[in-house]
Amino acid sequence: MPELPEVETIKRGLSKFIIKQRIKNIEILCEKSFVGAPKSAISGATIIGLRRFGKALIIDLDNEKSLMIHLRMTGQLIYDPQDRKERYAAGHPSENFLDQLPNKQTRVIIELKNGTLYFNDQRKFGFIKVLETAKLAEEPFIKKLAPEPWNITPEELCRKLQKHQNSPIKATILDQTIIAGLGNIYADETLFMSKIHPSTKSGQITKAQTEAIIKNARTVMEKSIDSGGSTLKDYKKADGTKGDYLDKFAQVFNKQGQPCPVCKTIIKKIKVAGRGTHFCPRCQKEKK
DNA sequence: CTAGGATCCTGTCAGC
DNA sequence: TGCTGACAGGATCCTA
Repeated sequence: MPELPEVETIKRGLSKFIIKQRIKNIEILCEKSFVGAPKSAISGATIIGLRRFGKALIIDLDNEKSLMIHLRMTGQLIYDPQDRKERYAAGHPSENFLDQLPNKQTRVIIELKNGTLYFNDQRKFGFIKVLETAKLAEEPFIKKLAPEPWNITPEELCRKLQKHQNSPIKATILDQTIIAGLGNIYADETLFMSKIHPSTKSGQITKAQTEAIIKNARTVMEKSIDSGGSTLKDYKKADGTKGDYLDKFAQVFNKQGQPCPVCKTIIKKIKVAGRGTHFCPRCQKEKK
């Protein structure tokens, strides 16, 4: 669920609150949500910085350890300051950003000096992993991670698309070892903007289309980051805006049955690479 | 090596 | 109402 823009939003937002705070205590409510080392490995350490690698968030500590957090489909990070005045919540959008915490989906509670950080995750696919800071680059997910759209060259992407010439383009751009950051929403939005049918074989993608994919992936994600991600951020704002950000932002995602914003043709939903895939049959013609 | 499907887990919704 | 299957903003593992 949370894709690159959401994780970037979390990184920026949380940084303001948790850097320089000491970890007082950790409560693990679900064993599989906290891995890599026992909680004693980070208890007492102080947070010194936050980084992001694709969809993975890194919290660096002052004891040579780092936490790698991957929210996968349904993860959320919610920070409650002690005064409870301004809750900062980001990740998988849901009504329960407003809940009392901890709730049924809370998996890990990290008590800081001036507040509490909750890791919520309905489906338990996400995790917090303790790593040696110096060994981050050896972590398989990070090691294999491709460049993000701002850093990848058309030549590199072209070469990888040819390598996976028989896979649908939607599947290849979702692959984090090919290009990093896109998830199901931004993949659909990127292909719509690029006027490419999601089932097109990657080997059929032209040089110009490859360039369009990179450019549009940047545009669509930058736009989302600028608006704070397709997620709710602030307790007070969340109250009024609920989850309608994605609806306003998306041109095709979850718009099946509605007219295409460009040509008014009805948006279709199909399955590609095992994922729900939304596209305009007229703007994104299938090449035979 | 690539391609595609199953899998991890909880919850919701449509259909009978 | 209760059951069933499909589906879900991700990534890995297994098989062919």
